[in-house]
Amino acid sequence: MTRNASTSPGGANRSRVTISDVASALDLTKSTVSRALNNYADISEATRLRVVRMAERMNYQPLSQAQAIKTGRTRSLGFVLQLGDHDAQRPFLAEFLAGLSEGSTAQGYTLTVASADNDTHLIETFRTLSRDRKADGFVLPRAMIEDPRVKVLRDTGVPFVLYGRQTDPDGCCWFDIRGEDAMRDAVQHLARLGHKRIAFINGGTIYSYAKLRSEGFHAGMADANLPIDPKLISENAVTLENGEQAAGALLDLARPPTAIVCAVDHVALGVYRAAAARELIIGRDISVVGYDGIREGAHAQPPLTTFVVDSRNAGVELATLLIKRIRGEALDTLRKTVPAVFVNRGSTGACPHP
Amino acid sequence: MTRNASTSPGGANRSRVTISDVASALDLTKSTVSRALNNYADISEATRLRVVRMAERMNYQPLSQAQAIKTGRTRSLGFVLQLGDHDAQRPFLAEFLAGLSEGSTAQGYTLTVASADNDTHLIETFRTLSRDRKADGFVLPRAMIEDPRVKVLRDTGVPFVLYGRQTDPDGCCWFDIRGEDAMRDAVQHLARLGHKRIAFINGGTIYSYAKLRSEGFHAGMADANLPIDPKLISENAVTLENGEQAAGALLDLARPPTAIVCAVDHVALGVYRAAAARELIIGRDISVVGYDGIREGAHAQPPLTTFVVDSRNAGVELATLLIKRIRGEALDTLRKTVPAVFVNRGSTGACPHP
DNA sequence: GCTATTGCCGAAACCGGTTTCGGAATTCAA
DNA sequence: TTGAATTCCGAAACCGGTTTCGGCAATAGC
Repeated sequence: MTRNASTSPGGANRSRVTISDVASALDLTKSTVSRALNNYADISEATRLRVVRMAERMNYQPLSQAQAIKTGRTRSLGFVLQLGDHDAQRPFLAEFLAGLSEGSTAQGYTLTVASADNDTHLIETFRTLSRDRKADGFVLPRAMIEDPRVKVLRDTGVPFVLYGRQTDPDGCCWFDIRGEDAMRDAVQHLARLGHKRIAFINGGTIYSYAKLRSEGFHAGMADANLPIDPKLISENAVTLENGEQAAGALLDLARPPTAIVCAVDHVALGVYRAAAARELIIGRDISVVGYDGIREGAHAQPPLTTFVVDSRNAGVELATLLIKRIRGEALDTLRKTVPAVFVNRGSTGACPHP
Repeated sequence: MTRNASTSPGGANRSRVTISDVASALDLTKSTVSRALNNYADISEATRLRVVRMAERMNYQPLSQAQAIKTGRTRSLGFVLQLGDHDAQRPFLAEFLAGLSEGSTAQGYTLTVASADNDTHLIETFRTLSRDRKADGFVLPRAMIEDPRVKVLRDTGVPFVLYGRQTDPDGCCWFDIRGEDAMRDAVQHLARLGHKRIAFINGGTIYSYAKLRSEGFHAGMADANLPIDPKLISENAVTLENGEQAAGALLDLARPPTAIVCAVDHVALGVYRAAAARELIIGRDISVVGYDGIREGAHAQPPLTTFVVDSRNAGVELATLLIKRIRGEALDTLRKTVPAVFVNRGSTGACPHP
């Protein structure tokens, strides 16, 4: 109850050069130095340069906490882990976080990570984090078609960027990988190999990527002049088990597909299982193509033909976009998509029934 | 060049209740409120309670940045991703981070994640992060036998906790899972099944866990009165490929082992590969036990007998310890180890040559 | 009953920045 | 040459806290 102040001087006044140090070194006041460093118009170019040079020379870094209490911004990006999420995405997460922090630090920002176990807690976390100025903005992984996070943040005016796209672009900016193009290319690849009965196992229906990939699959089928058999369309599969089950159903049809396009690699690996159980050889009896580029795919037998996405890079891009957004750049310049890269390995082959 | 101040009022004065609000609501000065909330001795118990209650009622939260500029502490824990690390640990990382942020937020702390691509950059990151008060302390994953991070942080007096142990406990506190006990138990388990020629494939030699697990293996062999055959000891294997190679060498010996203890699950899966290549059935011709509890192990054929570690919980524990450490609790009360839990699945069986 | 403590709180300085305001020096217009 | 408009910087207030210092009232000591 009598635990007074700090027990140790611990790291407090460890020789930070302050704005006053810079000011007195130049025989100016700290207000002038501050304005010079923040590009105020009422500072002459000459002294602005003097100040900037001296700050550089003295290795002066403004203490972001001190700035924050006046400006409200603390140069940090927020990311909230959603604990309830299925673990299938966990491997990406590490890469993704690495990219985020890399992109942040590159611009002098820091990354604040919090966690929430459900949706209401999630929204609450956004609120407290920005109220307490622990984050100037947020990056939201896995855009959903109806995204509650977007609603809240858009209304409160807190900057955010999406990994994934949004139908209503109002207030949104994003980075995304064009999964729809990948799905279309997958169909094209299979059609060239002579496949006609091509099945599609889509991912989680609540996510916007699923909608896009479905569109891509349909576009590819249309391009190849192939009819869509509704029996060959499955959805909402994200795990290996989901994939095994969906593929089992497909393979047990009276007229089974000769190729299966999966929106998610883990699902493709489930197809491997279902095929093995039916003594079908992947790449000969049945062709499979995935999407994501997980490591296990490369090590599977045969190695999985897929589209690899660079999660690390996505993190870097999103951090960069968010910082621009926080600095007030125009929204419509802050939307970017890139293609996934096709990796043709061993899980596809010529159609067995030409 | 004329980019003045903030483009938007964005989130600055969004209705925060300040210490002055609380003070005037009670007709006190903010200095009194501050001291009351920080348990200063010169505040009467009566007013202390009044203040605490009112603060509670008004939902007052001190702005950590404002506190930081005076106290030097900002209620945030630091974690630095080491990018160069082999990816084998990536799956844990996500769980681990989830635990860290969970443990942090539970105590009103926040988690700051940065990244570094090499050792010098890593040390530099520690420095800037604590200099700029982005972190009050650090959690260091994967303790090494000679750990440069420990050296630096110990010398500079920055609080830190280790995931893993240290021979020289000076200035260190940690949380760890007793891998040595697991290795000993693994040997015991195999010995009971009649195995005598038991091999050991250890993990990365620079890490302290490897030393401990080796000791545990030796202890187990001693307990079972089994001799150590140096030919059956392999080390520095962390990936599936490492494991495949090491196991291949073991299995090709004139007198191969009948069981293999692996310090790391990925390596155990490599043993599966090597066994399959030699048409040996896991659990019958050769027994394998792993350590870590990775998901792939549960799905392997046969499911891998292993010791599962709860990375999430480790994160929670470490965050808790670090916060205590920052608050100045005695070091020797801040060291904790727990056992891994044995999961007996299908990869071990009776010795084929009794 | 008077002084010396002690308990308790207010006043004010401070932390490291930002921002408003005002005024001196210079330039411009007449 | 003078008045007005600019240019540029210092002074001071402020942000939301913490901490030092000093003083008043109540208690204790004699």
